[in-house]
Amino acid sequence: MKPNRKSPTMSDVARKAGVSAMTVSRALKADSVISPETRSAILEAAEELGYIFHAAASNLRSQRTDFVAVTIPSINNANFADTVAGLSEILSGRNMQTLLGYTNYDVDVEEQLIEQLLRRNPQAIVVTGGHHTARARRLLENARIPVVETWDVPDQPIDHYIGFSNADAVRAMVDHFVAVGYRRIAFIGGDAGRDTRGSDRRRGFLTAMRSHGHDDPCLIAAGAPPISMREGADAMARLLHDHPDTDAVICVSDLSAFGALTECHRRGIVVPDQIAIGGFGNYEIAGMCVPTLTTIDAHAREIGLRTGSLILDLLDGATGTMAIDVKPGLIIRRSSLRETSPRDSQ
Amino acid sequence: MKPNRKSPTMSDVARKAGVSAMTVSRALKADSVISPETRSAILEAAEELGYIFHAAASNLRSQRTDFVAVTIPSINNANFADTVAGLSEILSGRNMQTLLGYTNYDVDVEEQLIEQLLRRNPQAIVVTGGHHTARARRLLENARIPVVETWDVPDQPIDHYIGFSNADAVRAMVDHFVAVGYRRIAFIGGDAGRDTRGSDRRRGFLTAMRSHGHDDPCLIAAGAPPISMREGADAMARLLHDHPDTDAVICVSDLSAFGALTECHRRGIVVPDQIAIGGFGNYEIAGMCVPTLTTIDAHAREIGLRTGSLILDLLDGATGTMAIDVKPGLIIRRSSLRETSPRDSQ
DNA sequence: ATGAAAGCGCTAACAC
DNA sequence: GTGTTAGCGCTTTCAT
Repeated sequence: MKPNRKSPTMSDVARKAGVSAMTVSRALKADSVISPETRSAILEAAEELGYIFHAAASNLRSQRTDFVAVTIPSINNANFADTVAGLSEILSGRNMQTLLGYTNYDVDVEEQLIEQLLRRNPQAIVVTGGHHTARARRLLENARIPVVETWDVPDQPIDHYIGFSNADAVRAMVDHFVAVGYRRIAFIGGDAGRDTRGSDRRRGFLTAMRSHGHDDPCLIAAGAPPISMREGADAMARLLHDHPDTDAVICVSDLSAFGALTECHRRGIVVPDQIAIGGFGNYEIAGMCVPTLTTIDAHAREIGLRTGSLILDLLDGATGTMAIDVKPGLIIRRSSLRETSPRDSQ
Repeated sequence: MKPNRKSPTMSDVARKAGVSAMTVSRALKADSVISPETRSAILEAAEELGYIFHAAASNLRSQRTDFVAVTIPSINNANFADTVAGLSEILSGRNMQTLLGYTNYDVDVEEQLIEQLLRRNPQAIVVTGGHHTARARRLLENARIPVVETWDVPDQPIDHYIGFSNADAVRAMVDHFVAVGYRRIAFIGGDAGRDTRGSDRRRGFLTAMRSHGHDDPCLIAAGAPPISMREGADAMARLLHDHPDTDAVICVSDLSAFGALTECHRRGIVVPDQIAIGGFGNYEIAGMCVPTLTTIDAHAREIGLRTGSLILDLLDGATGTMAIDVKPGLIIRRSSLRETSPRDSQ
C-alpha cells in the first residue's frame, strides 16, 4: 500500500528551500513577482517532496475557485458534450475549469445537483434548459454569481440565457415536411412532462400541425427521456401498426429517428418513398446512415462558446442581462426528399 | 443583477437561530446528536437566509472531501459513461461524489488532469487504461489514496486494477471470424501510438492473425482516436479500393464499424455475404443497425460497479492489492454470419 | 445536547 | 523580491 505520513504542505517546501511559505505560494503562481532562481529552487524542492497544491485551502482564503459549474442532462450525449467542449475551450483560456453535473433529464435531480454544485463555490453556473423546480430557481436567484440558462428560451429567465426555442425549431421542420408534400405527419417523443426540451418540441409540433389545418396529429409516447434508438424503433413499430396511413414522422432526436429508420428497413418499408423521417440534433449518425436523416442543428458548440465568452465578460465586470438567441438550422437530407410526389406514390 | 452582500456563514445562521456555529454544523449532518427541535429551527433559519454550505472550508478542516476522482478518455462515449454510472451508483450509496476529467485519449493530457484532480484531494482516484507518462505514474504512486486502473490489464499495475486485456478480446473475435470461414481479414483502427487501448486491440489482431498463419494482414489507419463513424467509412472506402479481396474487417469500435457498414451500403456491397464486419464495445447501434453488428461487450457498467465496491472496501480499511479481470463477451450477430460458406460465395 | 477554542493550509494585506 | 501576521469557514476536541 501507500506511505502513510502526512502530505507535505507549503511550509514543508518552504523549509526545504530555505524561504517562507509566502514565497512558495508566489513561486507556484505564474504571474507573481519572484526571482527566477528562487522560483526554480522552490519548484525543485516541491517536486522532490511530491508536494501537491491544496486547492481547498487556497479557495477558502482567496474566495475564488476558478471554476464554472455546469448541469447537463446526460454524460453521454454528443450535443451537450459539444456545448461543454465549447464552453471549456473558452474558459481554459483563463485557466478556469468546468465542474460538471448530470441531471438525467429530471428537474428534481437538477435541484439537488444545483445545490451540490453551489456548495463548491463556482464563479458562475450554467444550466441546460429554462424549466426548473421552484427551489432550484430560488437557489439560482440567490446565488451571488452569474447564472446562464442554455438550450432554451425561458419564459422567465433567471438571469442570462443563450439558446433557442425548441418549439419553433420543430415548427420549421413541420413547415418543410408540408412544403414538400407530406400530410399525415406523426411525432415520436418522450412521455409528457419530464424532458422539458422534448415537451417543447412536441408542443411546437402540435402548434405547427394545427396552423397547417391538421387538428389532431398522431403523437407516439416512447418512454422517459432520453429516448433510445430501441425506443424509437418500438415507437415506429406501433405507429406503423396503429396508423398505417402515416406518410412522415418527426422524432424528438436523431437517435430515436435512427431507430425508427432501422425498423422501416427491417419491414422493407422504403424511406423516404413510403414514409419520411426527421430527427433533431444533427448527431454524426444523421449524416452517415442510409438514407441520411433530415434534422435540426442546434449549434451546440456555438452555444458553449458564447456562454463562455459571456461568463468571462461578466466576471470582468460587464453588466446588463444578456438574452441571446442562437437560431437552429434545418438540415434537409434524403430521409425527407422523395423523387416522386407523395400523392403519386401512395 | 444579484445582491452583492457577502454570503451568509454558519455563524449567521447560528445567530439567527440563537445557537452556536457548532450546533449549526451538527444540524446539517444527518447522523449527529442534536435535538429535533433545535435542528428544524436551524434548518429553517438556514433556508430563510439562503445559506449555502461552504464545501472548501469543510474539506480543509476535516481533511476529507468525499469524492473520488475519475479520468476517462471522452465525455461522449457510451462505454465510459456506463462505467462512470456504475461507479457513481455505488459511491452515492455512501454519499460520495465522482469528480470527472477527460483525457481526450492523450496521456499528456492525462498527466495534467491527474495533477489537477489530486489538488482537490480526492479520497481515491480511478484512471482509464494502464499506460501513463512517467510523471503521471509518479503522481499516482505518491498519492496517499487508493489508485484503480480500469479497462486494461496493466503490465505494471500502480496499485489496483479492474479490467481486461484488449488484445485478448480482439483475438477471440479473430478466432470466431476464422472459425466461420473468413480468411482475408483486415483491421481498421487509429494511428499507432496514441490511443493505448486501440493499439492493444490492433496488436491483439496481429498476434491472432499470425497464429492462424496470416503473417501480414491488412491494417488501415483511420486517424487519431477516437475514430468517428466518418473515419470508419473513409477507411472502408480505402480498404475496398486497395485490397478488394478482403472478406472481413474488424474495427476498433462499433462506431467506426457502423461507418464502414454504411460505406458498404452506399456501394451496394452486401454485409456479411460479400464482406463481414466486427466492432468493439457493444454500443446500442451495434444491436440496432441492419445487419446487426458482431462485437465485444467489455461489461463497462460491471467495471464501474466493481471499482466502486473496491474503493469502498479500501476506504473501510481493506488491505492487499486487487487485480480483477472482467472477461469481455464476444457477441456474434448478423454482420459476421452468412448463409453460404465464404468459399462458395466468392 | 450544546458550546468554546483552536487550527486545517493557504494567501490578502501590509511591511521592509 | 521577500517575510510576517492574520483569517477565510468550517469541524475536531474537549468541556460542561
